Amino acid sequence: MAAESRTKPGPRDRFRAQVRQEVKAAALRQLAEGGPEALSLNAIAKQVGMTGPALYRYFTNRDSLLTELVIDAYGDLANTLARASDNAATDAAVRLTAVTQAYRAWALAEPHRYRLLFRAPLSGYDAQSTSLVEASQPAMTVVLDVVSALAQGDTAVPEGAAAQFQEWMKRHGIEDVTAAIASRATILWARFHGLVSLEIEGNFSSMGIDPAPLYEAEVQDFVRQIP
Amino acid sequence: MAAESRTKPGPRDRFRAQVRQEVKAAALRQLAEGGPEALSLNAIAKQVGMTGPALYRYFTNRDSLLTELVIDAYGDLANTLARASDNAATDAAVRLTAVTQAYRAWALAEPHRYRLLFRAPLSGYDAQSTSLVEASQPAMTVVLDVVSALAQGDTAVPEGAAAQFQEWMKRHGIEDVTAAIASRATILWARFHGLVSLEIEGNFSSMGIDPAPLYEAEVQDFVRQIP
DNA sequence: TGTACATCAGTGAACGCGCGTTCACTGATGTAC
DNA sequence: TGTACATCAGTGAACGCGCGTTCACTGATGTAC
Repeated sequence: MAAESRTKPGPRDRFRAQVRQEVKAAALRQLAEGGPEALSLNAIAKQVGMTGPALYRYFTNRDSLLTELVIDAYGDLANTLARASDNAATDAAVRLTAVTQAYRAWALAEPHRYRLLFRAPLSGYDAQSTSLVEASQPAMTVVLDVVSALAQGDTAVPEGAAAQFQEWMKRHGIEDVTAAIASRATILWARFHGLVSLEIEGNFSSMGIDPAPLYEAEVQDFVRQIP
Repeated sequence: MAAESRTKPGPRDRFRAQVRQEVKAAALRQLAEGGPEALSLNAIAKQVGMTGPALYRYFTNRDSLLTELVIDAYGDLANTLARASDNAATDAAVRLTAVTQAYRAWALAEPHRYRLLFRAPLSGYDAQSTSLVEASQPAMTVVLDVVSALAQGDTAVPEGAAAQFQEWMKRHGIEDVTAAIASRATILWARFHGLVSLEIEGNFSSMGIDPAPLYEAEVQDFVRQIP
């Protein structure tokens, strides 16, 4: 319980960091095959070659491990989206397409992590704690940017929403974006979240339908709406 | 293990049916405060005033109780949507608004049941079994009908999707609806599912945003798209 | 209307299991002189 | 370069808990004659 560790990282710290990574990797592997309720400390420990109690050297408890996984996932998603945006041509519509495709691809590749982000995962787990809301910010920023680049004129903001979006942006230090854009971006996000979550839960495959064309149609539809 | 019960229902059957209802009600109450992983047979039994093993007189096991809850929820949702549609004025746009509002209201009133429908709830639980897919049909039919009433001309179907929707409709004996309409209805569904699931997981409230105007905007947007 | 019998709801004990977490301890590792 | 000491990773046993499910049994309820 040292107050802080202001000394430079020694070999022991490096080791710690590495084991922490391994534990998290094992946890993700476990999440991948069985919901978040299947995340068992004892099972994780076994996978890493330790006994259960040893994990408490690395994480204060189960919840904090989970929280860290969530934060990592947000970061990973944000990076993926940012990279997709950067690699795309400068044309705003192309960029938007790239970002939405990256979003879907990320979710399909790691549905368990996607669920971790957009579900209140366990009873008693506070998915809306401040640190988690903060962690979700970067990903949202990428979406805001790309929608912002797309918009030339200003669309109408749904009545009553403008002030709230303004407030929200101020609270997160987001400038150079209008409420109209924030609102559009949110709708975009909701639309893709809808498609993605139906897809990863198997609703489309149980209908025998490949949702890819629907994603495409939604992007085009969205672009067409922006003046 | 009698092969069937072709005798008319006696007083005992009535009693059975009633207890089954009580058990399910208790199960729902429990679901409402803690995810599906919190659904404990022993706890349910206690709430109904019995001991755990007694439940096996009424349900073959935990999974079958859960399945029944899912099927009930699909039925309830379908009824709610149908009633909303019937009670609305004949104008197609008004009807659509009524149905989408009913959809949202149902989900907000009983988020635990909504989750039951649109999540693969537990590891090892087959959410896409045939009986469940069948149970989801009536609700989808209401949406198809209202979208169908809205459409005068035919919109373009996303490439590649037409044949699959056709197939899907044939398999479920849905006629008098074009692939274009099925596709539009599916997109509508996905959009509202996106908004609803973000809302019930608290994502909007953590942003400090009332999503009601977004729902409205989405309905109007959708109506505007249909020729 | 009364008796004999079959049905079946519900109990309590038990099974085997896994969970998160604590605690006292061992033994290896890095650090300071 | 060598020794003494502090740090800390990891173990194994234990705690208390709850889970779904089975089993043999009791006692009440409905049914048939």
